[in-house]
Amino acid sequence: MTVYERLYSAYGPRNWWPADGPFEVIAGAILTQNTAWKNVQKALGNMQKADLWSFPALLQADRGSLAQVIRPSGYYNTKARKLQEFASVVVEEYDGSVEALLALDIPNLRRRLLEIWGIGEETADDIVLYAAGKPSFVIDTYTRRIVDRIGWKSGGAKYVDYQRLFADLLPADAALFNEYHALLDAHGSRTCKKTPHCHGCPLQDLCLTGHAIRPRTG
DNA sequence: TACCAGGTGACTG
DNA sequence: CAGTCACATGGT
Repeated sequence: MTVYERLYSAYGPRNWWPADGPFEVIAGAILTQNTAWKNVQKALGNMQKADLWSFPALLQADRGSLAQVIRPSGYYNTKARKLQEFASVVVEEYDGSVEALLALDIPNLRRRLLEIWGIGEETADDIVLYAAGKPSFVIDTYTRRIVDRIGWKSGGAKYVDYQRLFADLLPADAALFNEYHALLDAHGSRTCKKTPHCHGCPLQDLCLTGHAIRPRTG
């Protein structure tokens, strides 16, 4: 919570993932995989214009046409398949009601999402948190980098190892998880970049990176 | 001109 | 299980 408060003072509130309902959150979560959000916005805009703005519409669309529509988001052939794989679960298994899918409890929802081709751990947690509004902490590249530089992690380096750090220490509150992830993203993209900009960093005294205060000289 | 961006699945030893 | 690679556009 100390880190959260520091980041909140520096960057918050973030108003993260403004999207008009579950469909847009889910489509955005798939399209943003390893891709700048700006490119995703173009692709989402194209989908709306092309009337590909529902799960049934995605499922019925020609895959090649869908790929061209989402071209600005990159990996467009792969992502066209991912969108259609997701759509087929919603339409065929949940009778077109994504709300029915999102109504599952967190463990079951996460498990079901991970069974869908193209949905990995981060995208699953994006959907649980930002589409379903349920507290599952999202771990992305920025979060890993910040955690590594602060020197928090003691165990392995797998997704669950990072996620546990937050899940074990924070109350399971969706609004908190939402804002915290958004703040980590702001910090990772603006300050704690691959090459860090440590001047004015709100976490400098907690950081093990050589750019800040070295914890020990060895 | 390289490098990077809100990852995932397939394949290898 | 850990490492490596393909997937691709747009911005700096």
